[in-house]
Amino acid sequence: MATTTKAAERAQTQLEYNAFLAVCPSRQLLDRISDKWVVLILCALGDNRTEEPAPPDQSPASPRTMRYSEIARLIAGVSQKMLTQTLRALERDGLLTRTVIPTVPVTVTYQLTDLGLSLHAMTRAIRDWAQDHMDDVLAHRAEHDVPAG
Amino acid sequence: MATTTKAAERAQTQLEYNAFLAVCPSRQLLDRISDKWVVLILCALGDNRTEEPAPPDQSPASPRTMRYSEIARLIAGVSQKMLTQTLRALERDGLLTRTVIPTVPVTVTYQLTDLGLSLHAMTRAIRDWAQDHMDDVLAHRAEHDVPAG
DNA sequence: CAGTATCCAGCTAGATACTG
DNA sequence: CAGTATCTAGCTGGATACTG
Repeated sequence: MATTTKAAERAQTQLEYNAFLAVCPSRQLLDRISDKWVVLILCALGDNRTEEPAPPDQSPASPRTMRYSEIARLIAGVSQKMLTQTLRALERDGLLTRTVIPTVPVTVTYQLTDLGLSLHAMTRAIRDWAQDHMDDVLAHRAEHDVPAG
Repeated sequence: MATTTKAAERAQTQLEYNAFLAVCPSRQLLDRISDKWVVLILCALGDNRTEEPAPPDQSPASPRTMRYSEIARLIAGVSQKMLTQTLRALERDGLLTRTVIPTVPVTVTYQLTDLGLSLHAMTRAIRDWAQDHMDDVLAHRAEHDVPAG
C-alpha cells in the first residue's frame, strides 16, 4: 500500500521516539507536572503560607491540611471540574490523601503525603529558579521582540 | 446588569487568583516547561549522550551543538511545526542560541546558553526524582485502581 | 536542509446546572 | 460544602504541501 508511505515513515520514527523516551523517564513525570493545576495545588498544599516562615511556637504541627473550598479559594481561577479532577489524580498517584469527614455539610480535607512533599520540593526548586532567572528570560524576550530598531 | 452575576463572581476570584500567582512565579516558568517538547529539547541539547559520562580527553569541548535534523531525529515524534515553534520560543527566551551557517544547503545549529543549561539542571533534577519515585507513583495508582477486591 | 503556511481533528478546560 | 454531569468553545498540535 503506497498510500501509507508518509504514515509508515512516521511509524518508523515513532520507534526511535519511544526508545529515546525509554531512556528519558522525565516523560512519565512530565505528564504529571505538565499540568499547571498540579503544580499550583502542590504549591498550595506544600507552601500555603506565602513565603512567610511560620513561628514554630504558634503552630508547631502545621499539618498543611486544607479543605476543598480553601484550595479553591487560594487558587481561585481553577474551575471545580479541574480542581476535583486534579485532586483525584494526585490522590490516585499517592501524592496526597483525601479525608472525608461526615459532618452535616460534608467536610473534605486534603494533605500532601511524603511522596507529594518530595515532589513539592522539586517544584519549589523550580520556583526558586524562576525567581532567580525569570528576569533574564523576560529580558531576552523583550530584546528579541524589538520591532525594528 | 444582573445577567453577568456568575461572570462577575469569576472576575472577582480572578483578582485573588492573580494575587496568588503574583507571589508564585512558578506560573511564569510553568508556561514554559509545561510544554513537553521544551523539556525534551532541553533534554536532547543538555544531555544528548545517554547517561554516558563522556571521556574528557576525547571531546574536551563538547559543545552540545546539534543541527536541526539531529534534534528532529533524536526526538523524532515531534513534528516540524512543533520543533521549529519550540526552538524559536526557546531562542526568544534566551535559553538557546540559533546559528545559521550559509552553506549551500543551509545549516542551522542549536546550542543551550548558560541560562538554558541551568534550566536543564532543574529538569534533570526532576528526571532524577522521577527515576527514584515513579515506581511509588505507579504502585499507588495500581493499588487505587483495584476493581473491587 | 531548514523552514513556512494552511487545514483540520482531538483534547482541554471552562461554564452551567444539578445532587447528596 | 463538595462534588458530578453535560455541553461546548478554543487552543494545541499533527499532516500536508510548498519555498529558498
